[in-house]
Amino acid sequence: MVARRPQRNTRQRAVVLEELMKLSCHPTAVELYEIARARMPKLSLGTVYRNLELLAENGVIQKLQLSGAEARFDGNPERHYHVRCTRCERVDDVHDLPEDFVKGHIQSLAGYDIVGFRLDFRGVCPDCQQDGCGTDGGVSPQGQD
Amino acid sequence: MVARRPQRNTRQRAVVLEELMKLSCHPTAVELYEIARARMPKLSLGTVYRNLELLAENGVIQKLQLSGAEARFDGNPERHYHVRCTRCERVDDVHDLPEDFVKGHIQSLAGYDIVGFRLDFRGVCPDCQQDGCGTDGGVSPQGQD
DNA sequence: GTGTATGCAAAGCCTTTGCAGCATG
DNA sequence: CATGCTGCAAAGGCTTTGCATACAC
Repeated sequence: MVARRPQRNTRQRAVVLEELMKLSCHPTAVELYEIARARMPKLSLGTVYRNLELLAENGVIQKLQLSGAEARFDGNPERHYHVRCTRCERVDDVHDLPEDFVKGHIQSLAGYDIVGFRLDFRGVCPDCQQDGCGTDGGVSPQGQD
Repeated sequence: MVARRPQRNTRQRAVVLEELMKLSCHPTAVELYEIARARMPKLSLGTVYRNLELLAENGVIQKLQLSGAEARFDGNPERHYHVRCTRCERVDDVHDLPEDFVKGHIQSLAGYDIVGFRLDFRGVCPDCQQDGCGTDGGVSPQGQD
């Protein structure tokens, strides 16, 4: 996917991105909408969604689709992992991955009491490799989503 | 989470489970509904959702919330990982995890041309550990979701 | 000035839920 | 024969989209 670039630098897009960057947490679109609206009262939710989608496509931010209802957004486009609290649903970052986590011995991480993890791969299945059709165009090799 | 057990063995629940078990793929609730309806035309979508949820709670099946829109269901409750095709969205299982995948050198897996992976941990955050409130009740230590 | 992005509101999609009747144990 | 489960349909929550207007370039 050759990144579709924002065509114009609108104030809305700037505000959405800036507010996301300020946050260490990973807000949902609606949460970010509420925050950004403090600065720009006429901002509409549709615009927030459109911009978040666009920014994620361009790799400026990450769209996280952790298990659970809605998408969350992460202002840091670098590869890293996430921990989510099973109680309060909050999401934190994990930057250093223990080498031995595969063995399932992880007890704690980033202060969290670890309960489990989820690991999903992404790729092109054998059938689609044969088809050779290029619908994916080339997903980021680092793409987590 | 003390598993809430199905109270009654209804024909609907049996059909939903049986049809899911037959599949090697990981259908959405709606897909499974279509399949099951072939055997039980009056089956309703609401019932499918209710039963899938119930079966997942009991650990009989797995509810997968891979990135993307809807939930998918896996008749195999054992811990394993998943690969999703970036083109056709199909989901396959990964049972053997390469020890060195952390290094990011995985090129292929289960015939897939691997493009990336996603790893999310689950646990109780430091704040919630202090609170000591037991809202999580005890999530499965192996729980992927 | 041209065409993209916005605001607004309606619609879409997946999922959940209320309710009255049915069927399981 | 009590009550959990079902079918049906409506509602809910998050997200997307159509359209006329406003704004970036």
